[in-house]
Amino acid sequence: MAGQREPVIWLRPEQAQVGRPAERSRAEITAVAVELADREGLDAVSMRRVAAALGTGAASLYRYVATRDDLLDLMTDSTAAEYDLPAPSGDWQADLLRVAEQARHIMRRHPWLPGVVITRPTLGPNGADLLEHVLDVLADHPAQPARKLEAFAILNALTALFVQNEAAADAPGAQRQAAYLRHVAQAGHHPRVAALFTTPPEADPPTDRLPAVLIRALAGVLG
Amino acid sequence: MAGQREPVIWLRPEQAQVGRPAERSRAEITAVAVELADREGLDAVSMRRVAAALGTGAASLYRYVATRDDLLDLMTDSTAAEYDLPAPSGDWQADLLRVAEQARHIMRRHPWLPGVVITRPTLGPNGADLLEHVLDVLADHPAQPARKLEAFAILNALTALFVQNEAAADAPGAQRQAAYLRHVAQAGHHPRVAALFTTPPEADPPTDRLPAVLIRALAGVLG
DNA sequence: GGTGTTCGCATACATCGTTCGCGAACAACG
DNA sequence: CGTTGTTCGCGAACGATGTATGCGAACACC
Repeated sequence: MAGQREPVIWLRPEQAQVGRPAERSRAEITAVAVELADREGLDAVSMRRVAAALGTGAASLYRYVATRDDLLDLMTDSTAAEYDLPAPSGDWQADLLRVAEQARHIMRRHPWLPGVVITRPTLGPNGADLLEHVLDVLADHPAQPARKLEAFAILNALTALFVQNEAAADAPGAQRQAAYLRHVAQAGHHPRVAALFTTPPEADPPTDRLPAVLIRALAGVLG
Repeated sequence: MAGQREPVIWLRPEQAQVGRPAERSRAEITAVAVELADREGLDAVSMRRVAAALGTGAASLYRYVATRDDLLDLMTDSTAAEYDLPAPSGDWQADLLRVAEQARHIMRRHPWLPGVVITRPTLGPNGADLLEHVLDVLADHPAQPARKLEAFAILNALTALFVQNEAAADAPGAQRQAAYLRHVAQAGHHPRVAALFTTPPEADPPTDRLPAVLIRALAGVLG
């Protein structure tokens, strides 16, 4: 784990201007890695597996990418290209909700994305376009620029948390957790936890809380 | 990645009631792992390193823990024992802010915690106490029980995000990101991003946005 | 056709989580 | 006190990981 003196991958030239030309491109490698992650999860994205999917050797990837984290950065930014960014309408809350709704769809399409967005947020070219759009939407808002940056971060992170939660609810690990909570409830202490299980099942369908939470949280950052 | 049919670690007996008694305890192992993570980061918590710190062999750990993830669960829950949980005051917003403030301190003490809380939230015995306290604070609130569970999750996750962000700001990776953003700004497109750099430095010290964001977000979930 | 440079990649290294198998240690029982 | 049943500690091994090294082959340019 040395001090990583190299700049971000998007500041490094993709192709050397002399010598033997490369047989593949960053975009091609990124696409293969994203498809692999979509299909088998982030852990399946190992240098060897990605290389195999490309039909090359593992060490070859290091001609395109300095490290595996670079590859993850490329993958993350490539998903930011899936946004549709229309001109601001004048209602910044509505516009940001549109962005969040798209983020949710994109993250559902790429189940590995929420985890990456939360643990190592990254801005590449496409992410910069997205940030530009959000700043444009907030152009007339009186908040300080630093607050707007925080708002952008919260918009992404909160959406990722919500998508991750809804995915975890159907995962097999949820039953194990619920089983333990039931055990805690039956032990006698924790009456409030026990009440969670004796409460009658709610009639109304669970409503989507993302818009309400997001708008309020953004209001909290922007002051 | 088999179907993990075993129950959560806290439902498995720590000591067998027959045969040779164990030389160590889960608590002892957890303490060593936490100390190691505090000092050298989560990646340093490998089975071999933890075992070495205990003065045993790596394979021995599997008598106490079925998998490394189990060890992480033990570590997470052990930090939940650091909360001080006084009786509810009647003002649930103030009480939850007290909880969040403690969470922030605990997470600053254990820099690896935010990442774990966000990516694999876990409830053990101490976490159950914390949940009980939060439910107690919200006892008179009319929201549905499921919403209160979401509120608990958001309280933890949002606090973790904030701590993680303030830690990332001083990390070496921040300069690399800033350098790229500066590059994007100078490229000409992205005028709003460019404005971030031409804006005069703000005089007022950056204020803590956690309380405002958290209270509003909680209001959003609880309806 | 050299020449300079990069590319592809086989190989190797250190480390990881985890499994296997077995001798030793202990509790309970006679 | 010996026997028995069971668990414990752990050396060794397996498969996988990310990455470094070194070199022959491929290309652009003069």
